[in-house]
Amino acid sequence: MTGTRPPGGAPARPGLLAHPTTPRSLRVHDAALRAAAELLAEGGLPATTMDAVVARSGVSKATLYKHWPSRTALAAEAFGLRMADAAAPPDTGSARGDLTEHLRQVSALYAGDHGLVFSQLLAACVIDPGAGSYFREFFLQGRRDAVAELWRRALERGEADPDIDGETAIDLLFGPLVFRLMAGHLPLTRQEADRIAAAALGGLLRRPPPS
Amino acid sequence: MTGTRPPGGAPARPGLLAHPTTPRSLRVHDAALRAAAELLAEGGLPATTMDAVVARSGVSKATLYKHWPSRTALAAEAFGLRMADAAAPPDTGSARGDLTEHLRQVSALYAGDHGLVFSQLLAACVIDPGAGSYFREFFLQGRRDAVAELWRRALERGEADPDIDGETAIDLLFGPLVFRLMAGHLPLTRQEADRIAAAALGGLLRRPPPS
Amino acid sequence: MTGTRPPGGAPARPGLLAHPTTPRSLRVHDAALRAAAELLAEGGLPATTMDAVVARSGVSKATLYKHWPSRTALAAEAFGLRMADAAAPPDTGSARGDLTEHLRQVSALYAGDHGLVFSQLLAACVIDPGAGSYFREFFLQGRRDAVAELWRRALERGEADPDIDGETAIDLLFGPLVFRLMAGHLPLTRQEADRIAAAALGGLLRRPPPS
Amino acid sequence: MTGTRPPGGAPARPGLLAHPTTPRSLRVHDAALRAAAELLAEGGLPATTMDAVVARSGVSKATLYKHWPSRTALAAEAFGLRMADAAAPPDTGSARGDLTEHLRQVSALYAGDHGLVFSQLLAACVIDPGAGSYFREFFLQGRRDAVAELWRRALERGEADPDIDGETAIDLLFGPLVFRLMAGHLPLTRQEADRIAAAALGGLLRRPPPS
DNA sequence: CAGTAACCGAGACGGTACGTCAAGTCTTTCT
DNA sequence: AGAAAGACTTGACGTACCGTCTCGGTTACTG
Repeated sequence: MTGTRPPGGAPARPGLLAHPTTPRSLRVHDAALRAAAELLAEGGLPATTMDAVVARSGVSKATLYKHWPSRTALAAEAFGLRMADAAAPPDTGSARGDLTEHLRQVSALYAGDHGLVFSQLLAACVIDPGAGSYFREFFLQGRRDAVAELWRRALERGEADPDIDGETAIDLLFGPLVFRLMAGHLPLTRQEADRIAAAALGGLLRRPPPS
Repeated sequence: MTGTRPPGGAPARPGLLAHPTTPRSLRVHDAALRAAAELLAEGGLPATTMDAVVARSGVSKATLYKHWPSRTALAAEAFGLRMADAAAPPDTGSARGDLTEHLRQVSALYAGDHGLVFSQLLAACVIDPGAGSYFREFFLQGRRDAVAELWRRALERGEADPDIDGETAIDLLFGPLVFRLMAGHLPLTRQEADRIAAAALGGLLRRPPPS
Repeated sequence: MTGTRPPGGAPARPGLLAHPTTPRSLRVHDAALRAAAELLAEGGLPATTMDAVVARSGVSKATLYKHWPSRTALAAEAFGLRMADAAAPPDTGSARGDLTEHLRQVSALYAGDHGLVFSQLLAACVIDPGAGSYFREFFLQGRRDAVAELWRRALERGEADPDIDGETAIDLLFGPLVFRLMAGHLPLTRQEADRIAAAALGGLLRRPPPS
Repeated sequence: MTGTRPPGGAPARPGLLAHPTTPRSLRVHDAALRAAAELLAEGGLPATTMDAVVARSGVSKATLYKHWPSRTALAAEAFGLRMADAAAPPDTGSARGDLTEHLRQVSALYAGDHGLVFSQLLAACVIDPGAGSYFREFFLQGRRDAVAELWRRALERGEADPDIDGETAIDLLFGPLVFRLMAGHLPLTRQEADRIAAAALGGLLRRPPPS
């Protein structure tokens, strides 16, 4: 109940504690997240040091470490909350259109400043595995849920191959983007996004009747 | 001049310079790589500190920084050389078989100790972009070349869709694995590898004639 | 009101106030002192943190700070109460014997675990002068009173030099022990205690008639 | 040879190392000591934090910790060097005069700012025993040597009681001052110094012939 | 052969941030 | 109204590793 709560269970918003304990102050929590988000936007992960968050948020270091196990976890949560409403999946009328368009959006997002931060964060979570759960809960999950919704629509429309697992489909579409973002071996242009979408969707969607 | 040479041009093996000036360079270079590879194997990237390489190889820090721009670059090269002959692509007789089997191999490799080091290295290269070129030259390139060869065979056999770029195909197959390795949102089991292979190859290979 | 009362006036045992307002105070006060004393015995001053006292006594931090101005003050009082009946001054029949024996006792006490705590406490009172009065009132005073009694007996017996102030005599005898305890430049063995006693008493007691 | 050298052996001024190693830079060592001494003079031990020394000396924290095991050790050495020539023992012509006068000097010194720092330092060395050796080597030893010289002169003059150990004599004279300085139970005035001197010397010096 | 220039081992150093600790203050809730 | 619970600020601590630098010694071409 107290102390760092590695996410995975309920986020457990404080204020609902059974016993007469001061709830883990929302003020502090939010101030830290806001400061971290600003720093991420301004200078990426390298600029988002704990000391900088302390300085900007007015929250003390000791308190930060009571709320998050590491600076990476804090940054991941802050980034996730900020990104929650970026790249909302489109509705073009067809599954192929939706997925292609969304993949373009995400590719463009990855190619920009947010993509840099995303890659730094993902990298940091590899190095500090304790932060991974924050990254997954506060950032990844939302994104995947959105695409899962697209996939569900595609299934309903009968466009998607029902033999293919939704998770697999998501990874097939976005894995290549992440791979390129991290390894930098190929660019993330719109054209490349289209190629990836075309190739992936060839395997994910039902063949059109060979009329 | 064996100075820091961000790869991309000739690998420029030291010792083969115009004037045979630097015979010691070779010894030093190899000793450092060997030490780094050992440390990577023993404790992953975190254990592969420059000080540890210094201690184990007998090569001085200053010298290390004459050969590589950062510890990540050194580690990437060391890892690449060690991994050069891991997971040799198979020859099963069919493109589908080859690619599926290779994807299984790589998935298994990622799921093990080497995968951990790979992910740490990739992460480090995001954080230290100067090392990325080493990672790509000494590790990634070899892997991709091997798969490219598989792809070429598939084209020759008429199994692969000739409209799809080889690079795209590679990323479509392995991007999902890398994504899962880095983000940890889903496991890298054999079953999952098969699912990914099936879905990806559905889009990459030619439809069998609907006889 | 059992608030912070830097001693120097009446010891003001809580619970004896004009209005019997604070019955719980007594329980709290004693519980804290007991916990502090135990912690001192187990791990010395470093182990006697406020948090540890809180945890062991069940008394809250805020309450502790209503009773004592600092953790050092609390520890000093706890130690003083525990030590009240240690090293009772002897009665050997002669002033020389009494004082020599007592000095031996105190030396032995300083050389042991209690001496370590004593030194830590004295040190802490230097760093936190606000606690000094507690140390003097609850620990030092009792000890000095006991020796003063010895000195009075010595005067009555005609053995002590009446020109010498009692306080001076006490410091002359025990100052060397404290000095060694704190600075650690020389040991606190029985032999050393005897040397100090002999030298000090040479100046403090009357010369025996040079018959 | 390298790393923190707890004093006790030779100070081992660097620059004389067998192997071609950069000597532990004197510049750094001196800069740190100078900064620490200044800080001690300005704000006592509490102001002499490692961070402050870092800021003032330009020496990095890591380096400081290679030269000294703790901030207390550094402060002790700095204080000792600064105090080396304070309160030089006098030469009045008689042992009684010398010792009485010196005790007055030291008492006055203890009663002033230097005394405060001295007491803080001694206290800190109790709490951080690893620093004690620095305190003894760089501060205490010099003082005791000076008094030992006085004692030797007193012996030569036939004024001192040859049965009394020099160390015991020193502790008998100065222990009371240290005791009062640390515990604060009695003041350190000139009059008190004279009383202590008189009582102590009564035991230390030979009785004048009872003419 | 002697000279000289680059190379190398050793490791001290500055810098930056980390995560930790305990003291003491403050707020909220219960009894 | 006092007390428990415990969150919070503050300030410093000691550590880790990076990458730079200087020093003295060695090696191996050059004249």
